[in-house]
Amino acid sequence: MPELPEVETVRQTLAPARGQRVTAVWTSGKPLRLNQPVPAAALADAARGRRIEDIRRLGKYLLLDFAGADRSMLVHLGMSGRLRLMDTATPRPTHTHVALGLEGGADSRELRFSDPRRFGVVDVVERGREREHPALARLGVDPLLGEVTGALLYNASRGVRRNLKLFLLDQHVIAGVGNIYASEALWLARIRPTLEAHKLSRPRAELLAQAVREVLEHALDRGGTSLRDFVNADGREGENAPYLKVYDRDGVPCPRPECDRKIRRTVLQGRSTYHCPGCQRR
DNA sequence: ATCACGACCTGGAGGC
DNA sequence: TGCCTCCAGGTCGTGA
Repeated sequence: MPELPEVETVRQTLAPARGQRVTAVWTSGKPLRLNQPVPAAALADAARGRRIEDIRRLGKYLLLDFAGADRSMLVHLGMSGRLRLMDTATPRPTHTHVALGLEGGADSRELRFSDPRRFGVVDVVERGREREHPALARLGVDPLLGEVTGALLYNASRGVRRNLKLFLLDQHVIAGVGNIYASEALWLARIRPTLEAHKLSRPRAELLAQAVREVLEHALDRGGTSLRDFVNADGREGENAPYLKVYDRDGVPCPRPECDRKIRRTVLQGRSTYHCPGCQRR
């Protein structure tokens, strides 16, 4: 469900938790992605009694630092994961797997991680050595930090025979692009999703880099895209869905006024892909 | 090394 | 009502 703009939106809306002391750590005991159990003891060790000092993001991963702790909490939302700040009195959502009780007097709150499909990850990493964690070791560049450039895309795609859609989804190249924004960026750059990556010209690499940054920045400005599940830490949906140009728009006329074709849904590597056969011919 | 594929899970939507 | 199929913002292990 969440791609970079959604994860960053969650990070930003978690800001009120900063400075709050963790009073309790609860876990469901259910395993998450790859059947990995949440390391309950290590997490409690790192968090309990300490203030949340910072909430950081690396690609689609979030890191919670605790003041004075040498280990941080690592969270990936997978497809259906949510991180929410909720009143303790509100019943926990079904499929809640982690809850951090936060100090707060009468109106105490919990930071809750729920994930029906359990494709998410909750782990503990050594602070300052996050990049040694296998999930983070090979993450690529961050589009929201301006690190996605034409030169980078051009160089990274040399010798790559996969198509561009799959190339954009490779977290080892760009960390954060997912299935929605890959289609959106290719439409904006007028490039066919099936173009083999190594055939991307230098000028078109520049166009694509701009498109990736623009699509993600705009989505972030609108608090992310909510198609069915996504909500931020306050439980609010993102407002970007109406601005999507092609994703989930099979059969709808291409938004370019000069184009008279309809958006098409195809399946690439088992995943829905949307493009305009008119303006994305090359 | 690179790549395609299936697997991991639950739940919602739509067809009959 | 139910039962079936398909679909979903992601990633990883396998084997060619």
